Amino acid sequence: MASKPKTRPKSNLPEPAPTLAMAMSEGDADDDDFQNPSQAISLAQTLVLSSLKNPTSRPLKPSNGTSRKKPRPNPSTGKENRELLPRDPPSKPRVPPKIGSERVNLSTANDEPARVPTREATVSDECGKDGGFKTGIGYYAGSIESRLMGSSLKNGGLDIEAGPEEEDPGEIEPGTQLRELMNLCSEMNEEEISKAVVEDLKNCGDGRVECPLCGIDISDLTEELRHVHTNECLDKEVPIPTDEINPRSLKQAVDTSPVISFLSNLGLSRYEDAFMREEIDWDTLQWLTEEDLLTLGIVPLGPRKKIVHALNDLRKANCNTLNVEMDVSQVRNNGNIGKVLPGNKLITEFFQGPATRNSVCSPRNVPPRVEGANQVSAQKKAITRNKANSGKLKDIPPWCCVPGTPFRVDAFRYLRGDCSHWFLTHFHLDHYQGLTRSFSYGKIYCSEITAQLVNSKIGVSLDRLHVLPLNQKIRIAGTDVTCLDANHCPGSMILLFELPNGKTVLHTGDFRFYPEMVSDPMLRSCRLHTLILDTTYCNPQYDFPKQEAVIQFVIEAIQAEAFNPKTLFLIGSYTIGKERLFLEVARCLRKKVYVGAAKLRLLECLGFPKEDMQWFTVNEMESRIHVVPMWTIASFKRMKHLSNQYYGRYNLIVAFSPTGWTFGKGKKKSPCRRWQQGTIIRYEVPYSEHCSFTELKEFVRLVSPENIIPSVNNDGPASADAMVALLMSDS
DNA sequence: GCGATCAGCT
DNA sequence: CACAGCTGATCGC
Repeated sequence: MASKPKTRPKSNLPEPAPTLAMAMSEGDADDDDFQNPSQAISLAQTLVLSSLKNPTSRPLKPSNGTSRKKPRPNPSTGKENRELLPRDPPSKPRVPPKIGSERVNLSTANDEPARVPTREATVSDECGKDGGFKTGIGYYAGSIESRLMGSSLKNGGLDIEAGPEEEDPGEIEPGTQLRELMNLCSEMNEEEISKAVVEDLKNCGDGRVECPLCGIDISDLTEELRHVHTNECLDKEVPIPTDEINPRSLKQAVDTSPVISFLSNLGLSRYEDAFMREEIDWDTLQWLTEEDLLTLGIVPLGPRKKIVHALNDLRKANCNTLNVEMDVSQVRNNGNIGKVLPGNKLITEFFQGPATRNSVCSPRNVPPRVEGANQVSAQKKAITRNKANSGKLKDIPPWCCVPGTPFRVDAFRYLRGDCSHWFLTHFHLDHYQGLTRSFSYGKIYCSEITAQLVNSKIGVSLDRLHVLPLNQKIRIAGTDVTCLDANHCPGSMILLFELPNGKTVLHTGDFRFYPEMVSDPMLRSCRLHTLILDTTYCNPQYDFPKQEAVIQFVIEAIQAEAFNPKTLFLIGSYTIGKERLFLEVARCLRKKVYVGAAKLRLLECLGFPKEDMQWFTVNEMESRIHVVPMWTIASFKRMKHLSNQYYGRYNLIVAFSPTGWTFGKGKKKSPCRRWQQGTIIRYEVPYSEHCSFTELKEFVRLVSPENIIPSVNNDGPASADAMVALLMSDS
């Protein structure tokens, strides 16, 4: 903040070209409406600059012309995730992030549905006068003020354990046990099992011997009679009444012996204790997800993957044997001890989840009555949809995964049952695509604003949505997750994952760098192993100005044209995104902007304070600055159509299309393009909600990752390597 | 008929 | 190119 620009920041933006409007003007300057051009410009400068001088605002820097060079030739070599050595190792040793010390355990709160407050409850009346985007339900990334507020919240994280217990039992998919039972059967005969069971329970510590099935004391019986007793228990078809179970052996009533065999076969007996401690029986074993394994303490990747792989095989095997009638005695004798399975039922009837799921694996094997019944779950439907025509699930790209965790990020196009923790960085179609109201794969983690949009626009139940606050450490399935402001669109977040093994993964989602990031303690302190980076503009030609400079340009351009009362101004926007631009225009010009009823409803979801909402109107007569969808402005034909609708009222349209692509390949180096067809003018202004190339480099330098995974324009190792090379280059 | 997906378009 | 997302055709339930 030391150097405040005294004059308009030196951006690459040209002066607006108002001459056409002047020539066409039929009226005089309307002082009541807008100032004359020169006054207008100076007012805009004053307003914007005063905003810049505000201690809370970000400093503007002249854009760096040196980086606008031709892109380097594509190196086209190497692997997808390139190993990187930081160019400049941090001058001081990085401090490992504090974990746990300041956390408050809120594990009980975890079961509660996400609270997405109503509008009435969310709008804060205590917002700042200078119109930051602070809201009652979070704070908008673009808000300068919000960042201050955010930084004050950076202490005292929360700890929410999101373990397997939060799984909705209805959506868990146990595999059927048949194949595995057969395998076990072939390895151990009944006698061995019975023997093993008795051996297993001989040592109660106090010399007593208890039946592992019913828990009663069988110390007095001979070894042979103990066998007889346990076999009788095995053969019983009714569950043991609970009042007959010795409380001491409650854990033993959960049969873990097949699980132990399972682990033993994998050479992973050392994890037996963890499974027994958590009472993982055969059913539960097959429902386990990778994050459950992490929760169990199976942190090393090798063993975890072994188990995951074995479980997948198990499920596949089950899939192929679904239509075989179940031999109930096999079930009882081989691992489902104590479970009541009437002999004339199909195993599929006991596992509604897998029956439907497996039917997808092999539809022709599914008994028609299962498929035809109303048991067909939403999950099956989703999987069916998710399958490509070839019948294969689409491969999950690396930027949708968090390495070392089973989490998925913006991966709703790749839905499958092996994950129950899905993160959504923000509410843009290309990130939530695939998410439907019938989503049933576990929890969705997102910001409050995003949760509200997902609920209201897609219809996903609030129970499925888990709101993550900004700048607070939350423990999810053994991994600490911290969300940071992404400065992209309202509700957008950057996700920082701190794994139990000490490694750290940062997923930026879509983001735009802001100077406060440099001092963010989380970003500064973490030792970043993998950076999953928004590489939308990962090319030196994308060297667009700061948002403030573009906002200033738009304000000046509007004021320069505004002396003609028959000029209609259009500002393009996405479903969400670009709000900052038209809100600042309204605030600086002290003119309402027309947004349309649907857009206003959406803006209401974003939790703007009243002070900001007052600048929006749904009465189109009340304003000649209209916010319209981007594609309206993208087409002169559409704008012509619009102009016909306003025939007589407006004789000139000046439209602003805010997009970073103005700097795209093959385009002239002009930072702002001006198009004109008759009485319609379109400015393509470089207002971007993604990082410029310069900012990308700065960010990478800041976090010094060991690996980078580009999340955009990543068509494979060659393109990924090329982007990484550009980011690491010195030019 | 409805919801979801996909191609085509800007 | 395609930011992000609309429209219309098609498919499956």
